[in-house]
Order: sequence, then C-alpha cells, then structure tokens
Amino acid sequence: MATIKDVAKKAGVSVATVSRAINGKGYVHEDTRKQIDEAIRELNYKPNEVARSLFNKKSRLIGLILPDIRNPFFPELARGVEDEMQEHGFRLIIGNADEKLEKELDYIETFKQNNVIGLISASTNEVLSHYDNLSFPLVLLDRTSVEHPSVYANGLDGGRLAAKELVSRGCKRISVLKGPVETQTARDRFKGAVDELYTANVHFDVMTTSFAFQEAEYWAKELFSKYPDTDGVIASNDVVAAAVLHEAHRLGKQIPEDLQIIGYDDIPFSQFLYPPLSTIRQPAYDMGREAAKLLIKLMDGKKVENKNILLPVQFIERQTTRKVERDD
Amino acid sequence: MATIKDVAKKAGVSVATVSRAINGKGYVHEDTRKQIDEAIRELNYKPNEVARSLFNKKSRLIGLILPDIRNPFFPELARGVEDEMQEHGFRLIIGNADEKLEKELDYIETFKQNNVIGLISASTNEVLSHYDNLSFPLVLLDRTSVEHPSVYANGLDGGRLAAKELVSRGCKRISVLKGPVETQTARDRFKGAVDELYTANVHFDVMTTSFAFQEAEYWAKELFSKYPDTDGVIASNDVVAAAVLHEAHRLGKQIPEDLQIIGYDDIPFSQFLYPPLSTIRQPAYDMGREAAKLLIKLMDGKKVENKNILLPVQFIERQTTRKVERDD
DNA sequence: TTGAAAGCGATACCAG
DNA sequence: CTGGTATCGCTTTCAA
Repeated sequence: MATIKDVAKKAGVSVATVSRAINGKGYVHEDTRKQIDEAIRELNYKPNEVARSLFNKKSRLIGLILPDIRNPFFPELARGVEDEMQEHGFRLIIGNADEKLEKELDYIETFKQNNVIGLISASTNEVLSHYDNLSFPLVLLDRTSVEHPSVYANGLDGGRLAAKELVSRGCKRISVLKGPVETQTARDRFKGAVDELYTANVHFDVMTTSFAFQEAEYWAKELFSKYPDTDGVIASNDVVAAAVLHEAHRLGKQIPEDLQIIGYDDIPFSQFLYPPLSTIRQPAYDMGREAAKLLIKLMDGKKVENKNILLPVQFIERQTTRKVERDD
Repeated sequence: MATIKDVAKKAGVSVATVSRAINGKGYVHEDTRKQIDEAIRELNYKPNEVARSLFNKKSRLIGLILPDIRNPFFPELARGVEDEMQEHGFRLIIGNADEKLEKELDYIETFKQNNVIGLISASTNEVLSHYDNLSFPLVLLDRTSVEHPSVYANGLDGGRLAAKELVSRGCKRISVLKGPVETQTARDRFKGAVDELYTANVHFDVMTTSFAFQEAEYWAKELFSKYPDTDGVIASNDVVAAAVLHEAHRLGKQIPEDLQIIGYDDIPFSQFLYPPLSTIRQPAYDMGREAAKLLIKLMDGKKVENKNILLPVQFIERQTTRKVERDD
C-alpha cells in the first residue's frame, strides 16, 4: 500500500502539499496538482482511512443497529439507510443486536471505538440511556422518543386501521397480538387498536407474542387453544401473521370466511402467502432513507426543524380479509 | 474519552507500562498492574481501536459481503458468521453488494481502508480477480473456487435430490428454474438436476430467473405462460418457489395434485407457505459459522488441511410435493 | 521492571 | 503557493 509519503516523493513535493491537493483545502498550483494526480494514479494511492480517522476523530462510517436481521422488515430498513448513505459516500456498519441489550452495548462500543460519525438505531430496548452521551448524532428508527431525533411510522393509525378494517368486515371476536416490546410506537399501535375496538364495542382478547420466526408457530398454536372462537386476528407483525395463517390452515379454517387476519409491516413475503396477506404497511425502505437523510443533516450541523419524522401507514387489502364490507 | 495518557498519569506510570499491562506483553509488576487496573476502571478507559489499528495495521473488524440482504437466506448466513465472530471478540462489517460488482468493489475498498483482518464473501460475481491481492485472508461462502478457501453446500446433491424427488413422485414435465448466477455451486446444482432428469428420461424445460422478490412474480407468470403443462417445478430458490406457488394458486392449480414444487435454501418463511414448501435445505447458519471458524484459523496462521468445506444438503419434505411415492 | 522516544499515515498550523 | 513539524492514541524497541 502506497502512503502519502510515497506520493510526495514521486511528485517531488512535500506531504503537506499532497494532503492539500487531495482534500482540496488550501492552495496548490495547477501544475503541482497535475504532478500529484499523476503520482497518485501511478501508485494507485488511496488515503489510509484509519490514519485520517485517528487525526480527525472522524471516520466515514455510520453505525446501524438492527434488533433482528432475520426479520425481513429490518433488512428493508437497512437497504433504505444504505442507499442514501452510499450516495453520500458514507459506509455502514450493521450491528445485529438480537434484541439483547448486551449485544447492543457491544456494538455501540465498537462504533465508538471505530469513530463512527453517526448512528441509526432501530433497537427495541425499552431504555435508551446508553444513547445519552454519544459524541456523534443519533437517529432512532422505527421508534421514537422526545429526547432523540427519530423516524417512525404512525402506530396509532396503524393499530386503529387494523381494528377498523376488521370490525367493518364483520369480526365479532378479535384477538389482538401484541409484540414483546415496549417502545412508544408499539404502545401506540396497541392503543390504536384497542381504542378502536372499544369504540366499536367489539369483543377482543389480548395476547403478547414474540416477533421471531422461531417462536411464531408456538404463539399461533397458543392463540387458537386459548381463543378457539376468534374470528379476527390483528397480528403483531407479518411473521406472526404468517404463522397464524399456517396454523389456521392446519386447523381447517377457511380464510377469510372463518377467520380474518391482518398483519403488520408488509414484508415482501406477505404477498406470496396463501391467501395473500392483508396487512398494515410500514414504508420500511422510505423510513430507512429518511432516517439517513435526517442523520446526514444532523452530522452537517444543520438546523433541523422537525426532529421527529412521522411516516404514514397504509392498509394493504389482500385476501386474508373479506372482499366486501358488510355490517351483519 | 480517556486516553492511555490519562491512565498513565492517574496510575503514576508511563504510557509504555500501561500499554504493556493492557496487552499482557512484557513485564509489569503486580502492584503496578493493580494501580493501572484501578485507574482504568475509574476513568472507564477503553483503548482507541483506531490508534491501535493504525499502528498494528490490524483492526478487530471482519468484512462480510452479502449479495442481497433482502433475501432471507443471507441474513441467516450472516447470523452464523456473526455468532462465531462475536465469541472470538471480532466485529462484523456487513456490506450488501446488491449483486453489483461496483458496490462490491466499494465495500472491499472500505474494508481495506479500515484494516479489516479478514473477509468472508458470499458474492455472486462470476469473476473473483478482485480478491487476488488482499493483505488479509479470505473465505468464500456459499460458493467455491480452487484458489480460495470456501464453505459451501453440495449443489450437485441438491440439484440431483430435487430432480429425484420430483421424478419419483410422478412428474412428467419438469421445469428447471436456474438462478442468474454463474458460480460453481450454481452450475453444480443445475448439472445435478439435469443429469438426474436425463438419466430418468423425463422431459424438462429450463428457464433462467432472478433470485429477487421484485422479479420473482414476473418469472412465475413467465413460467406458466411458456410451459403451461408443467407438472413439476425445481425452483432456483425459495423466494422464487413462493412466487411460483402464488401464481399457481392464482391459476387455480391444485398443489401438489396438478403441480409439485421444490424450493431451494429452506428459508424460515417456507414452512409458513401454503401448502408448506418442500425444499432442499442448505444449512445456512452452519455454513456461516463454519466460514467464520475457517477464517479465524486462517487469521491465526494455522495450517488448514481442508480449505474447501462442503456441507450436505437435505430434502425437506413438506406439502408441495405428493405424500406417497408412486411410479404411475 | 520501567520509561523515553520513534513511528504508524494523515492533517493543519505557521513560516517562509 | 509550499514545506517543516506537531499531533492524533497507541505499540514497541532499547536503554536504564
């Protein structure tokens, strides 16, 4: 690997001049610049990011914390973040926290130690105190908080929407599946659903489930054993919805005649389920991109008027809900 | 952030001694060590990885290149790698190459510039020449090559198995869906299927498809428009299989009576499809872990006798294939 | 057993 | 417009 010294020697100038040329700071004579460019090309010189980082106390790395990389919702978020960052010349370190605080802290430490210049976290941990004294800006993703900038989707609407669509399609005994997390958005989501159900005066039961594949099947069985008469399920996410759908088939239920199901997230797979899953869509990719944009503004020290960006959710009608509205 | 200097001052020793104490190299008096430990604790000192990295030309970072983070197979691989690396105190930088050479090169550059000490690549790019002059060890994952160490699954068996199971279940007009990539494992897979089909003297058609969600649906439609009479599909992966299954439903086909489908990979979602997807399982998580183990050995400079680790695949019988074998 | 000092590769101040 | 040099935080001789 060629160093700046090699370039300086080859170009017959000092390292200081090379540095100025590379960074476009300070004066460099046109002719000198050419010599330097030439030398750089010949040596295939690339500045050493580590040395830069040591001096500047800044890398070009961005940290991204995901709760569970196996849940397709999060890679989608990640892609949004990545695409935006890529366009600005930043690189991503993805940390999979596995919904464990310890791993999350580990990654934060790694990020600090590698001089990341910004952090986006979709952590599902209830407490956020470990984000308090960071030396770089932070954006929360898929969650919100008054203390930190954030990009999230409208959970209240989401919950409400899910409930409304089910009620308007004639469900009488609805099961609300709650995720395991206690973030504001999760609470909103739950509140939205419950509020709507109260208002509509429809009977409902609540069950708390995991979000993960490994346990989704267990919860689906549990659901039908506890509430065998349920005729409408508001799932905690699409993964759980898929498991519920699967279990419903196993039990010989007709979907959507006997049972209607609404998922949450709209991951790519949901369209391929049978019947295709009706769900509340969170604009994951856009959320990621927005979070990246916000973080970039913050890193640039720009004034940001709106630090908490709320994105809309949307009911995606497919075929786990009945086609025609009716009031029975 | 406290530096080694602060620790030295607080402990009343020189930075050299602190360094020795931290790294357990050279002599440090027991009492001095205690002082230092004490100071470290009080100051909550963490060595600056960047400075270390600059000096050593080595970080504790491992690069991981994934072709497409949205395809659930790859997060699964990533988890295997991550878990093993985590246990050894290494950290992962995940780069999503998006099946584009340019992005892949970009990440490799980032990895070099950040002094990664090892690289695992699941790249699907046909050429590998950009991996030739690396200053750190490389392990190929989910592909193989004579020049580089690798961990991969048995494609020949996989293809053969898929074909055999379909043939033995009475398929007469099989469609073989080929992935878009030209890696050895992909070729093996295809060859395995075709060989078996030839041997069994069963009619088959071949179609090349993408692996991605976005295009899977298109290919599924294409498949049935080109080969409406097909009664058995060997899909390029589970994502494509899901799309085929979906399209088959749309066309009113009975699965597995009219049409049998075998996927590839066995991603977590496949069990929730309807009917649950029969597929060839690649042990993704284990593959990731093995790759990590192999890389660690390589980084340690250990002699590795077997540089190309082949893992077995397995037919997972679910319900897109018929239950009973029959010969018609 | 310890510490002074050189150096990893780059940046930026300050003189010239 | 250019170059010498201190500096970033840490590791590692080498001498004491």
